Amino acid sequence: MEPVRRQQLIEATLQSVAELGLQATTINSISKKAGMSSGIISHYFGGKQGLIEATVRYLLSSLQRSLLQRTSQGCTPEQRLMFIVEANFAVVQQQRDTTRTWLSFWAHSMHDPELHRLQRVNARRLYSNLLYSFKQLMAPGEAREAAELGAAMIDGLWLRAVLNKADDAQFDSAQDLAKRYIQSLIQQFGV
Amino acid sequence: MEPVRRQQLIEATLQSVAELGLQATTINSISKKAGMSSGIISHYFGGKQGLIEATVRYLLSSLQRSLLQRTSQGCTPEQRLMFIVEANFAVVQQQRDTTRTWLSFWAHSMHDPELHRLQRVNARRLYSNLLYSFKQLMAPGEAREAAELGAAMIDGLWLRAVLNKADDAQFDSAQDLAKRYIQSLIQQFGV
DNA sequence: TTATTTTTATTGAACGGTCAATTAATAAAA
DNA sequence: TTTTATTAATTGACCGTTCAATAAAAATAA
Repeated sequence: MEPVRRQQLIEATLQSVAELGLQATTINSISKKAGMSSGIISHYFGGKQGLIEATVRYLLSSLQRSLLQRTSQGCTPEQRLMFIVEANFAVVQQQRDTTRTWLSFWAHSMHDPELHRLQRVNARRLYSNLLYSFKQLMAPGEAREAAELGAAMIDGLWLRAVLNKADDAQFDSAQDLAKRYIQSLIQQFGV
Repeated sequence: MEPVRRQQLIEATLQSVAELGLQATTINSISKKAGMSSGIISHYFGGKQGLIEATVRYLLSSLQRSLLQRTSQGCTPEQRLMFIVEANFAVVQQQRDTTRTWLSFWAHSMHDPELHRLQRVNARRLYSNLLYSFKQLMAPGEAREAAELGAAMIDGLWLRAVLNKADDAQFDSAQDLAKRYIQSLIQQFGV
């Protein structure tokens, strides 16, 4: 029962934060959405804080998983770079609402050590993923710069799309722009 | 007296949000920092919400002002582009704490119509500022793409620096990277 | 000038509401 | 019966707002 309930509560948290924001998300708004009582949260997660952190960890592993899935059967470095962009834009599949949830969590990470730790993992992971593929296409020094610029461009386009409450079409357009930028990096630095 | 008090309360709000986050910022934490009673906030701003919005408006106008100041005596399009980058990285002078404050506000803007309006103004302004100078250096179509990419790169580098709690040196490094990217856009698209 | 009224600025206690967390009770399963 | 899963009521802390009271300043009248 435990793993089922945990997952249900995490998904209710995602819904609540997407809808109301982290600020207005309470153990009541979550448990109501999950169709359970509020006490269950303390029982399975030790408290609201624990549930929030578990939710972020779930988001992180979802992102990771969706990238691994796309690159499971071998692909070229260029293809892999495109997959990285796609994974980072469609953060959790068919849940565009989740985008604003990430933003809530990252803002909160400025004042929560554990969330900040998770944020660092996430930021470094995007960089490392890009670096790995860029290194197969260019010299190490240039690969590092390409990875840093690429990561910033992906995050920047993503951030501006989220903040402007972009619709699906605008989101796709931002994703295309990111892909074309990665390709221009390959052209610029590639051997 | 009114304008003095309003400014004092706005600055206390900036301090409190930088220190505790928007989530944990209360009427008490603000009024305590300002050395006044809690009732004064409702008196001058109609409530907490009003003070928060006034604080964001103050940040926005500060950013705008610092750019106008730098470009007051004429400069070349390239110089102006560099000033735009500088203004957006040193958002409110000598207050690096303010960076995380912006993040708090933007996250909150997802669930607050007035804050979202202000965010849109801010995002469009960065784009317009860049577009204006790029248009003097390249064809209109390319200038639009350069402005969109440039804005995303600035925001992306800024975001990653803030989230990683970058120190001054790392912040400067991100700013340099942004400048070099803008210059590469000029080279790539420029006539 | 001095005495008085009026206006403005500010306080802090009280109120109603909501929060997260706890706990005792209950239901179901083993 | 014992254990596990879940509820619902309760607790105490804290939130933003309101408001009657007060202090200071300004205006007016003597």
